[in-house]
Amino acid sequence: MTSEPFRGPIGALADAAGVHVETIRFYQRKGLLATPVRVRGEIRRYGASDVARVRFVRAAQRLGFTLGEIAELLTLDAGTQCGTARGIAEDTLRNVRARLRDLRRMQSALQALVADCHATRRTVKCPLIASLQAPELG
Amino acid sequence: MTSEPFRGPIGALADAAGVHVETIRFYQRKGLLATPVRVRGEIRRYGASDVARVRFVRAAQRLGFTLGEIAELLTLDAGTQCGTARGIAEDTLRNVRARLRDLRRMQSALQALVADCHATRRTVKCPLIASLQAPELG
DNA sequence: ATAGCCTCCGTACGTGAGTACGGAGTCAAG
DNA sequence: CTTGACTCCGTACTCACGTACGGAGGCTAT
Repeated sequence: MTSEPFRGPIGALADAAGVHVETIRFYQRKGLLATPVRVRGEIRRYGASDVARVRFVRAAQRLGFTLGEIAELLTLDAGTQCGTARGIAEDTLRNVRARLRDLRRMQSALQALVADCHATRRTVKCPLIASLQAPELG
Repeated sequence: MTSEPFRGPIGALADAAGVHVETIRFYQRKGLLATPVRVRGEIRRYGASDVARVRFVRAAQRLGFTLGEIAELLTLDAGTQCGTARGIAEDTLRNVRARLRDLRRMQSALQALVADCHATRRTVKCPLIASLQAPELG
């Protein structure tokens, strides 16, 4: 049922996370992912948490976060002093809410466009630009 | 009340849209923004719709769209044949919905973290990574 | 024990999205 | 009618995020 927890070398990690080996190494250089120690000169082995971490990085990138911001978010997951954590979390929350608002507006505009298209089947025009111009709500 | 509709040269446009002059030119090269004609060798003038367009580009970028994707979205706003428009709109809608789902999950996780912080005021740990690992809902 | 694939590590190259620079032209104020 | 700020246009540079390459070493199936 549940796939047995992952364990393997870098190539297998890359496959499991859906990225290239070079990307894993790049994330390691950037401090987004730990580089496991080599036991007696053997090849490094990775675990399920590494897969989750890489997947998280990709998902967060899709949401418009930079690798720098993602590094910060990862410290929240790892556990941090409340003071620091709250600051980061509250900033990010504001950020996330603003994006949610804009995405919802875009969703409405696109839905309207598709509906229109079903109705007229000629040339349609979509007030997409306008959808993101609404004033800040204070 | 309503600020009179914008009209001015590139520098004023840049200020109004909150970007640098070079960025305006860059968008023009990429076809995201029209370059107004020069009347009798005079300086080019821009209007309110240019401001809206540039603002839209910035907002869409924050949502994780690339300039290429944004160029496509701009054709929807300009008006396109239904066939093409529906295709783009439906793809983008799927995309937008996936982002909304992930952003909502992230929002919950961050809210929980902040609440936790108020409660304990020590070291907190936030299941942020886990929040984006939930399986696709089919 | 060797062929074939993998890891390791470093450096170099590529793409997207701007930024900076510099000489020539434009324009409004003094 | 000159000075200073701004526009125009082209080229070059920068930064983030990877991708590609290449030699040396590790692992394993035949």
